[in-house]
Amino acid sequence: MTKPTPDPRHTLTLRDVSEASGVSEMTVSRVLRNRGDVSAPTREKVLEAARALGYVPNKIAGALASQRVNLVGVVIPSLSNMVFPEVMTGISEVLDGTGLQPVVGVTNYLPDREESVIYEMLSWRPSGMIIAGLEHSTAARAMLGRAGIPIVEIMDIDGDPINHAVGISHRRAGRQMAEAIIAAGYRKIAFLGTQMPNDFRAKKRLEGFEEALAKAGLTLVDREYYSGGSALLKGREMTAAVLNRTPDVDFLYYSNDMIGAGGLLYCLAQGIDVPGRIGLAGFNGVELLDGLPRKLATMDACRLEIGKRAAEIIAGKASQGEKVELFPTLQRGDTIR
Amino acid sequence: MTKPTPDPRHTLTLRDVSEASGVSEMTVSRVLRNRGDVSAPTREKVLEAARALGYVPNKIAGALASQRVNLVGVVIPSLSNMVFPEVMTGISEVLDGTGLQPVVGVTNYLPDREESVIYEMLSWRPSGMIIAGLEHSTAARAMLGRAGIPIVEIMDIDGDPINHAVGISHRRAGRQMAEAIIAAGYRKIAFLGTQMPNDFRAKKRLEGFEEALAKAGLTLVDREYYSGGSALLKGREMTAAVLNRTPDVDFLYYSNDMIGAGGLLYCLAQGIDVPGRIGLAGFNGVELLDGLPRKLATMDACRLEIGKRAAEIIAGKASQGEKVELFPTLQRGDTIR
DNA sequence: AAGGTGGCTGTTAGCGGTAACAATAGCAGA
DNA sequence: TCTGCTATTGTTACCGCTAACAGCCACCTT
Repeated sequence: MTKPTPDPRHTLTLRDVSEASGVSEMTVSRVLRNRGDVSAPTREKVLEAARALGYVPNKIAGALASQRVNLVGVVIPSLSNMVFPEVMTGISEVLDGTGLQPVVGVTNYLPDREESVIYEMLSWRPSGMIIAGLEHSTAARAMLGRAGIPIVEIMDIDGDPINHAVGISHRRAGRQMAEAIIAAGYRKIAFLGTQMPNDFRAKKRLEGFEEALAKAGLTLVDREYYSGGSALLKGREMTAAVLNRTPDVDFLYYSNDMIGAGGLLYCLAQGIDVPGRIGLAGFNGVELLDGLPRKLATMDACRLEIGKRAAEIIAGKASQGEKVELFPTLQRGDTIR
Repeated sequence: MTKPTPDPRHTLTLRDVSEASGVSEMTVSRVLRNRGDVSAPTREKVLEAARALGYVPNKIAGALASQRVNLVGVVIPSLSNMVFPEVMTGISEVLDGTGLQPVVGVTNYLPDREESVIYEMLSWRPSGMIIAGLEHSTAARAMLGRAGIPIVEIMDIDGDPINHAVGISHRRAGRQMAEAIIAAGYRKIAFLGTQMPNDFRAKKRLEGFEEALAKAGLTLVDREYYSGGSALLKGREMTAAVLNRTPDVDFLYYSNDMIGAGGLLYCLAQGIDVPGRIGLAGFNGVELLDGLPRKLATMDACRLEIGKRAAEIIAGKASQGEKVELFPTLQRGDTIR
């Protein structure tokens, strides 16, 4: 029994496996891809040789030859806010069976970076792209439109998709929340959220929110923005600032659950009567909230479902229309009276 | 002025740009990669043609021809626990200037999945790989060892790296925490953590922790495990369970900050004197803790730094030795007396 | 016995780029 | 004017794999 002595300088190719097993490269290729007919004994020989050598196929060459790439580009703004990981889960779940593989790119909410991430991804000729949001640079839209692959824009449907869109209407979500708040009798409502030059979805929620307020003859009594840092801490700080500046405020609407949770903890620590004296609401429905002393009112963003639907479109499992709208449910929690 | 009429069926190649600009494919290639000498007017012509057509280079072909791939595989167990996003930040920061691009793969703590993610990644012939942990299947280790590219195993250094390792000693971290707890006078210490068939780092921390307890003649008075679900909520539940089962416990050591935070909120809600009656500590130093009513004792895992160092090794910016050990600092917070 | 037929394996010709080298032109110096 | 050199551009030969098709052989069929 000779020890397999792989030349350490030379990376293995089909030819090595072919020589080791005494068949043609083509046959090796067929065995390794499970395609076409190969007799059982040949298959065995090849597989053993490949295993013994430790051969790892070169997908670059394979992709070039077959004009097929089993990659799906996923472009998202951030990994650290607990919302996209869940989308990824949905995507992976669906893609898992299909031989397709997600490849993640992060843009940090920077349009330039988004453009270059998209460019980079497209240059690998993926089978499809999933991209957060409907707002992209002209160049990015053009590239995507010309790529000749399915493009699914996710999270948001308030706008014109390049190809397909799967998401919720953030404008409507904002409106709905405002209506619920007003119906509960709150009147002095403040907004606390991200400084959002490029968080278009947060912006749309706020637009919808203010729209509904206006319809009821109300306007925001205060607003406070932040950027960067620990969202939970920022939530505390902003809440303190607002309560200090506008003592008679009776509702705090947060642009996301994390700062909302910070605000909730702050109010509880201050002994403020929630939701009697002040009501609170966030957005996203992150599972973090389940562990809070009191459950923050929120609206889930259908993240898992969005991921799944998007992946299904890419995988061709669904002949969806252009827009797939999902409907978030309002979870009143314990912070709206 | 004729409108550029890109055949919508046909994806563009260098040849299209070459024909549109009247130079050879090679020259176009040179312009687009900024390599070799090309006269200014030619460069202009080519760039304009490429832009007008909306040409996106095919990296697959480029990579095959040049035997160079600007990708770095990053294999991590999870995206949703707030620890890896920060590692990714460190990696991106360093890689950004180098032309290298990270590609993330997620294993969900499943060894089989890790193996297949590694296989898949290697088949794209990346320039390097960064992988969480030192424990991998034999096959995975073999593949990585033979790949002929720099392999950096991160987070942990208690073991034998394939190539390079950048991380902290979790055993030592556990020991240190135990020593601090004992020194503070706590004696009835319980552990609460993940059901960790494959979270080797949590396991090592616990080992180190118990080792130090043993040296002081102590053993854990209770332990509680969980898996899945909202970590914050699980922290509450587990804490309740332990306090109920072992009323005289005086310290709760959590395997991560998230469940620790849940425990802290629970204790505070119960009006328990922290850190007088009961002390608490977690692990990781996630920024989430900054927003809590009281600061949980923890140990930062040097995540950003680990990401940076690993990327530097891959980028060849550092001729680091085999192991790079970083030293976490104990943050006592407000939950150790 | 000639002519299928199906199962298996091999051959050929690229896929779309790039490395390496060849070719050409323009120009200075001898 | 001729040589030598530099700056620029083109040509050729792959990179490692797969689609498409060709070939071969055993086994039927009629």
